[in-house]
Amino acid sequence: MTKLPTQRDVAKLAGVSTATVSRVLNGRGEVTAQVRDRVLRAIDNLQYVPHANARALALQRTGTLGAIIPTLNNAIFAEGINAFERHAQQLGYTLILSVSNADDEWHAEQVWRMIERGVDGLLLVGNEHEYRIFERLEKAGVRHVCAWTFDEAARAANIGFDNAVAMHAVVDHLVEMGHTQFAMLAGLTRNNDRARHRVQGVIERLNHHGIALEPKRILEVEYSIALSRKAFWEIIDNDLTALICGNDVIAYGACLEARKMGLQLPEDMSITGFDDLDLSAELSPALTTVHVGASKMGREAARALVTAVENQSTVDSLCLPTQLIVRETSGPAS
Amino acid sequence: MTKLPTQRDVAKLAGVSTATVSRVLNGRGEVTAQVRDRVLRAIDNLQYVPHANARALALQRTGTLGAIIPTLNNAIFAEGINAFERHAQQLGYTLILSVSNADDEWHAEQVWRMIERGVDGLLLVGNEHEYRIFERLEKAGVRHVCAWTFDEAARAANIGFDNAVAMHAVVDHLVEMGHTQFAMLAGLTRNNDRARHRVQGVIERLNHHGIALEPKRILEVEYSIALSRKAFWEIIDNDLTALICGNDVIAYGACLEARKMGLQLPEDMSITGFDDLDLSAELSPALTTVHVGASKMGREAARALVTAVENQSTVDSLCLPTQLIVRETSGPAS
DNA sequence: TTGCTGATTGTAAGCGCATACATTTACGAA
DNA sequence: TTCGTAAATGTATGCGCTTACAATCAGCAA
Repeated sequence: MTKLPTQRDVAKLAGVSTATVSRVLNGRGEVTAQVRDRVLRAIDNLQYVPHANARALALQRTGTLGAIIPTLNNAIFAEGINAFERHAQQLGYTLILSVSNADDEWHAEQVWRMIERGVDGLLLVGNEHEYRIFERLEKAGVRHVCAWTFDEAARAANIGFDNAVAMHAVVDHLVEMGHTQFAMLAGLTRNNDRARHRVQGVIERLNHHGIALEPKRILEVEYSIALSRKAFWEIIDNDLTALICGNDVIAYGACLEARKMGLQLPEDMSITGFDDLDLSAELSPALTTVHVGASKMGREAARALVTAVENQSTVDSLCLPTQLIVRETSGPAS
Repeated sequence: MTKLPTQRDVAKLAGVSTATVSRVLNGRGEVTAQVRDRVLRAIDNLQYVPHANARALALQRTGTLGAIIPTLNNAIFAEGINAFERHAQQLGYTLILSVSNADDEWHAEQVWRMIERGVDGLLLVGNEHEYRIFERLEKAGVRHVCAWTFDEAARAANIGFDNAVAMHAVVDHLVEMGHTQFAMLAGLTRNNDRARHRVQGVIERLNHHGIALEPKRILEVEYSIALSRKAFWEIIDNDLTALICGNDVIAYGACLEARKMGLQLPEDMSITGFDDLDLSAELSPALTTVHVGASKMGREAARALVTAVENQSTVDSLCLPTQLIVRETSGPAS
């Protein structure tokens, strides 16, 4: 491991000053074609690679975007981050990624680390973050956006969708199909406004239709097929005709157990999911669910952050539409 | 956005020099308890956060690890990266992530960017990378490891598993079950040694058992259930009793079509996957597949890179075992 | 008291880059 | 030829941090 060449080495080899090398590199200021050539040749010869950290120090901008998500082991986050990264990269920004595992303490620690790294923008998931997190981000001048959710009243900019409204469409669909006996297998709502909004959306819309959803008809489940299968037996009862699930994975578990129990879907029971994972369209019966454009969301988040950084402006919120996808697990009430 | 406090501000407030602040921060050198207290109080007062880029410049180490993967929209990569990040973070390192989308040109570009960023270590997927990539990494002194694969003869350190050997177990299992008519739905092998080794593993092991796998019995498919469903009809013929798939997703497609066609699994046909995604155990019939410890691999890769960086040593290769998981989609030949 | 020693703290240089400002150059007008 | 001007290039500083080295200080033996 020999010492890497620096701008200075390039300058010496090309017979110019470091300022000129910098100008060639950044395309700022005038440089003769001849000199530019000499510099480029020197760069090529030395296989010179600029030093991003030094650059960041001088520029007071790092050209990085951070993202902190609960986990990558959930396809909907993986998809969003995948798009976020690709778009950021296209705009010339590098992604610094952190997985919080939904641990509050660690999540805060990761935010501090992002600030240390000097990220120009930061993507967070959901609106539920400690006050001090927003305070510090604001103080440090780090633009940030909370994604996968949308709330007019949120402290930070939101780029995502309204989880409650999305559930309204599900409820409307099932009510229209004549269902009156509902239950819900929700995702864990602790520190999770998305999951909670979905529950609220279901309750308020059922109310709107004159149907009450008793608390005991709502059960929270971890994001896991195995656990969802178990939960299915706790929530199921004879009257039930419609089971609304907080996400597709929970719905998979429910469908599997329902069929194992001998129920025909959707004749004997309607089950709905949320997220529209790739698999949902392929299963048989195919899952009725809510499509959320996670890729689009990731892309828009990257765009919004970069725009705010480069225009020295605030981040614009954006509410993306969701779409009810009616497939084969929902139908008329028996 | 006011100017952030620097070490200097802390020093002034605490009435010491910046060197002392640095010493307190890094725990290097002796500092009186009293002085340390004053400094810590000042840090707290100012909500001072050290500047990682400046630190990196002075230290010649960034405390970052890079990873370039083809996509996050493949659970096996998402799982590996998730573990890689978590372990790196625990060791005090930050993850810089890049998604190449299996585009060669872009992949190289991303490696340059990683070098620019000064990552201390870099995780790549597979061994198939242009010569110049390894050259530059070596020249820049960036420790690196190629994961998800294992090859004694590889240029760089490998942390992963032997894809060919893993397939041997699959073939042995099926042969033992009496199968003689095989076909394979492989993943795309272009620039993908993992997929190619799986194919080779199948061919060589079948040969070992005196069975020839004709080229027309091997079809390459993209990583997609929908495309795999189509491919199923191209590969299927009357004799076929065992279909080996290059990964679980391809196997899902094959299973779905096989059942749609009216075949009973495993009575009429055996189908196997590779990866052992969470879902594979839950489906019915549950998928026979190969378990690869992606999380463990990610963790080991992080550990190996950090160890090499901190000991100024080379990265150690590691071959992790894979495990054949026999479930319900494989059985005796009809 | 003086001088010595080791512990503690300060001083200043340098990491690689961008850029304000100073300097040089080229070229045409007078 | 001489100047003036604008374009091209160089000089030198500072971004925030670590650290080698210098300086100071406390404690104690002589």
